[in-house]
Amino acid sequence: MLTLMQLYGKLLDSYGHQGWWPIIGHEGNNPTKTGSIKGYHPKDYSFPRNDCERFEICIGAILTQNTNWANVEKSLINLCNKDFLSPQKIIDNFDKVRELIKPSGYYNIKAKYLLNFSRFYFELSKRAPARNELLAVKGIGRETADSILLYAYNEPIFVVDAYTKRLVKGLGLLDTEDYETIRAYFEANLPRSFEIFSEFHALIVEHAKHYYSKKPYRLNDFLK
DNA sequence: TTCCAGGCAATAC
DNA sequence: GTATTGCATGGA
Repeated sequence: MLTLMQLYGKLLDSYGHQGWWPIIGHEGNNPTKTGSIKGYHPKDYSFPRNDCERFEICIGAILTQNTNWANVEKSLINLCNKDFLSPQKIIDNFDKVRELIKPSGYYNIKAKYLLNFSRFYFELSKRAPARNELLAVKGIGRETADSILLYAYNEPIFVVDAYTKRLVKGLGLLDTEDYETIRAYFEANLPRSFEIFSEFHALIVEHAKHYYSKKPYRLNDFLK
């Protein structure tokens, strides 16, 4: 039976370091990414480097809900060009923000989500949020909360997404779709390391884009 | 043209 | 707790 560390090693050998979470404006370069997608920073775990980047990660985590990252990037660039990547600017310019985030879809509800989160973030005043505090914000569900804790605050929380659920089922690791059960499984069987958790989740997404996207899913027994 | 994308909340049972 | 539905743009 494959251990999770062995699975992690195989994914890392196959796809290399992913450099998540992408930061727009950062001149990153990842050979596994193509086109206009930028902002990845392989082997550099020093992010976020400031409060602006931390907030950008949080906003991106909300905008990418059920949405391709290339579309999210367009919205983030729109916001960045207007210097709107701060909680105060989003609070003060709701209608403009709503227009600027159209490329990433669901723009009416996501604009409200960004407003809700911005108010919450402003009230935090630099303090790190607790998981249950994040979950109390309308628009922040479990995956978004955990993405924020992991990538914006470097806390060792394992992020579970739709791809992770397909992978654990496909490899026969677990027979459940339950978010907390899957998260507990990864967290209990891996070193409690922010670097490993962030890299592992990114690798699962990269792998699943190749094998667990369009049905029927492709065989990936080389991981077993 | 159809399908898919790094979910979430509301609702119904 | 599980199942269903609306939310929307843009690329393959």
